[in-house]
Amino acid sequence: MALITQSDIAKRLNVTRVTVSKALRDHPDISTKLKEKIKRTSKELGYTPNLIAKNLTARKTFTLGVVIPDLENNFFAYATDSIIDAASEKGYNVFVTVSRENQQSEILNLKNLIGMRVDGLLVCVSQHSRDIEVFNEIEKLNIPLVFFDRKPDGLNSQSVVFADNYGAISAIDSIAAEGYKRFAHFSGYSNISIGHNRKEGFLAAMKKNELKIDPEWIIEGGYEIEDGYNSFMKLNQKKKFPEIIFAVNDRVAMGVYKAAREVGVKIPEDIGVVAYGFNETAQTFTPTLSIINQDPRKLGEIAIESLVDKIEQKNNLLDRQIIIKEDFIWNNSIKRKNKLRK
Amino acid sequence: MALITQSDIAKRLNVTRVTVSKALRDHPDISTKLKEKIKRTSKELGYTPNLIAKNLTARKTFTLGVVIPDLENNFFAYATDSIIDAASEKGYNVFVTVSRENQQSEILNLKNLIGMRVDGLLVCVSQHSRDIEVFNEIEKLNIPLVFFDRKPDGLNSQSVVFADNYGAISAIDSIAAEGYKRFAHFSGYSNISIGHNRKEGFLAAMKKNELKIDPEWIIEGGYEIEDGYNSFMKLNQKKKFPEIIFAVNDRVAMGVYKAAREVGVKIPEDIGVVAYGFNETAQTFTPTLSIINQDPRKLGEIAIESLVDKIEQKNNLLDRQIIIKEDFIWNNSIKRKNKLRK
DNA sequence: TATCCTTACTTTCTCGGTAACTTAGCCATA
DNA sequence: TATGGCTAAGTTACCGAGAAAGTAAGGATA
Repeated sequence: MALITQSDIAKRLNVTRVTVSKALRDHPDISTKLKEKIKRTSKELGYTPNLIAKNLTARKTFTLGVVIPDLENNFFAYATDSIIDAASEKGYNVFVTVSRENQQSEILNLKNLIGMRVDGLLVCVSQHSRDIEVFNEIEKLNIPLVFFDRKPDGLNSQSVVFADNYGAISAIDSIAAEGYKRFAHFSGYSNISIGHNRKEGFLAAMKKNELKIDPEWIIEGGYEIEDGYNSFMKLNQKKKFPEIIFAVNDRVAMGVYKAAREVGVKIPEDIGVVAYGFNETAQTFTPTLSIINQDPRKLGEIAIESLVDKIEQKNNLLDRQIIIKEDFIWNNSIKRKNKLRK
Repeated sequence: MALITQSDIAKRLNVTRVTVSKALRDHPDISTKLKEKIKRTSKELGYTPNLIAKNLTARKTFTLGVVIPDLENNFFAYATDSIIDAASEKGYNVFVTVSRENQQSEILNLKNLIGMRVDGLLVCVSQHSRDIEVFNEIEKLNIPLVFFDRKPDGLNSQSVVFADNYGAISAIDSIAAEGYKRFAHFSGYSNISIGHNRKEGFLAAMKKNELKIDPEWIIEGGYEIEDGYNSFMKLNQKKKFPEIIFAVNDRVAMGVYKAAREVGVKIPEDIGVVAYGFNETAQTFTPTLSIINQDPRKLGEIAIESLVDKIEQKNNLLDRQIIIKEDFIWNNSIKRKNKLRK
């Protein structure tokens, strides 16, 4: 697998390699006649420029590194898709790596990407990442980095995240307006911004609506289907039962659906469910899941835009923290009380 | 963003660059004392080796290029995840590109990946790809290429696909054994191997079980949710109704579920559904979808193994066509008649 | 004591491209 | 006729690493 190089073409035509390079770049140094000849043979021989060598001198690879916690999570699959899309539109290739929600492999991926001299990094930290040492090092090396969706505490780096508290308020306002009062919250871990932001959002929204918060109904778990399942089973053993479960994401909601089906609790008749999620997935739930809408495609696009801006220094050196506002979408997992009155 | 190089370290310690290179590689030429000193300063300065430069001389990038039709498709998201995983286990990085089921962008991606001098290509051709010219060119350039899941007709390149006909037989054997006789088939397009293989499998399995095939019940559509939805609506307008719908994939099945719910047809009471799919997704259906199980993780792993074998010439130069057998998994979308008898 | 072998480095070459300087030949002008 | 400018090249250096070959000093061996 030895591909054709400029030297091969040069040898064939008895000119120097640099002449070939110039001809292919349409440099005025070379006569039109020779240019044509060189271009013709380069096509004949099937020459494809070695972008790696090109980038060696240019000190730019037009390559971005992305660290995703888990591609099996639909949300990240959609986000990754739009990241690749947006990047290629701006002329960048993307190395996708997966940390599998594991800090060790996250660090390994980052080192590797830096070794490949990516022009910038787009990172969604893993759930359990507490150590921010790597990111400090990366900052010291002056490598453009943007966090998306999640970011570690204690860092003011450039980031693109959702306005979780705003979304929680928007959702609970709407639901409370229909007369619901008793809310449970299945939360994630508090050390990741996503976990405590959503919890804070929930608490703030409850307070704003002057609703009582029952500590027994705030159950801290993880972000996976089984966490939702387990949390529901825990809730089901308590004496009091809420009207609405407010879940940290749609996978947890999926676990709630599963557990509820098993124990014969009906959604939305016996209990309502709302979660952070996005509509493509929400529509596949039966009944369709009410969500605080986080559009992964929008997230990916804005994240790439932010990163490329930083790389190309379009922003004024200040790390921008972009916050995307979320809307509440009322689907079929919560009964509309007002409807009945009509 | 100018990262530390070996020369920087060398200058600092008043030795030559090559001494640094050797020290970092633990070459016996260098004394233990100097090695330690070099390693210490290299850490202090935050040196990260430039893998691109390394690979320039080695003429090997330890990078693979992958072309995926659509990451928003769960199946491909899972497959991609396992591809990245398996590759990194073998020491390879992965460039993921998405063709969005579009041949033009597929070709663009391939050219770009070749430009980046990937050591090999893993390709799942887009649905409508008919032109195999690119792949002939790639073969001429001697770049290792493996097709996975789908492969274009008219090429005998190395590939890893599922044994669709075997899976169809296994499924229809089981279902027919319970007394079902009237099957419909919602098929994909016939020009892609996946489309006609599955149709052929269906027809062969029907024949084997001596079941009558009603041409009205074979509806050719696409591979998306709305295609399943439309096909069901078409079927619903016909006078006769089948007992089982055999769908080309789980997204089409999802469309069937949606349409059935809308018109009040109950699954599995009024109609049974079986589709090609994989269990993680099938379990999220209500009722859980009976599937001819295609494990995307297994596919990804085997595809990477096959590609790396080809790159490292472990196989004997012969293009191997690997076919993965599929099992039928009976979930809740088809009523078990025997169960009732018990 | 001449030769050989280690040890510990240094020099040079290569990969495939780009950029900045030459150079050779030709014509026009002062 | 010397000088200047233009065209169409060629030459050299550089990017950041690794590989191979070269070398100087010192000790062991014949």
